[in-house]
Order: sequence, then C-alpha cells, then structure tokens
Amino acid sequence: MSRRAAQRSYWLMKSEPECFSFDDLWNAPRRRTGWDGVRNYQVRNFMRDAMHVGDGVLFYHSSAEPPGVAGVARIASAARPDPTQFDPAAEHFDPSSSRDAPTWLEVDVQAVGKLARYVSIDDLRSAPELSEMLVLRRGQRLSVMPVTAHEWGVVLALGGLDARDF
DNA sequence: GCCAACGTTGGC
DNA sequence: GCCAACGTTGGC
Repeated sequence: MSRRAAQRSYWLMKSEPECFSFDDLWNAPRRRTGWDGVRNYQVRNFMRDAMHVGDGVLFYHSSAEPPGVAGVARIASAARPDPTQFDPAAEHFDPSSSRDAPTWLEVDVQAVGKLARYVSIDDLRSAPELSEMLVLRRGQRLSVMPVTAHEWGVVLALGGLDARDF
C-alpha cells in the first residue's frame, strides 16, 4: 500500500564522514546500509514510531570541516533490531540488551541523490527560512532529527536539486 | 583540544 | 525520586 505524499516525513541523519561518509553510502552495495549504532532512546523511538519506508533523509556530515548536508537519501526499511547490540566485539555492544527484548533498532538508509553543491552549516544558518531548523539549535545533540517538508525543499534547493525529483 | 549542553548513571 | 558526577556530542 502506498502512502500519500502528505504523510511522508523528512529526517536529518548525522554521520562523521571519517567514520562513514555520504560517498561511502553512495558506493555501498545498492547504495544502502543498516544505520546501526544508535544508542539514544529518542532516536530509537523515532525509528520505531515515526519513520517509514520512503521518508526523505538529509545526510549530514558532523565533525567535518565544515559540517553540513552532503547528500540525499531515503529510509529504505522498517525498523528492526540492531545486530551490533548483541556483538561483544562491536563498539556499541550492549550487554544489558537481549535477543528476546532488543533495546536498540536500526533502519536501512539508501542514497538517492548527490547534491550539486555541499550545503554547509553556514549556508543553513544564512537561510532565513531555516532559522527554526533543529540541527542549528544550540545544544542539539540528537544524531537523527525531524525536518519539515518546507526545510527539506529549501535545503535541496540550496544544494542545487529540485525537491520534486525526490 | 576546548567546553557547553545535555542524557545517563547511581548513591542516597 | 533527587541530583551530583560522569560521559558523549559536536561546533568551534
């Protein structure tokens, strides 16, 4: 069953490019990967309750020089248990989680478009229409956060893309 | 590398 | 359930 465009949600997802960049996603098999390692309850709840296949994703480079939106992606799967929580060798192993009642979730994210221009955090701050964007808010540390449909369109335009294509 | 912000932990 | 200590995030 298809979802109406009006129900589509948009997200900004942060990754440190030294760890995993948008180009890494673009070059991955089927241009997609499991977004594992989330260990924040609010983000877990976004994945569980509010994300849907087809939602738009602004792929944001944090701890980059400069930080900014590097590409466009989509949510490509429903939420499922994050396998790294069960792996003692994984960086984000969680010994308190069990397979019967997994604490942490992941979703698949798939790259769908390269930006014509990188949209730096200064570019975002300079756009009056983006003044309420959560990623620009002081002290905002969530690695995944919602973006409004309007902000989505403005950011894509700053990146040289037409939101109607995505 | 600094440090403000803020989520989590754990003693009480 | 309070709250101080601690750990992490992420821009600068």
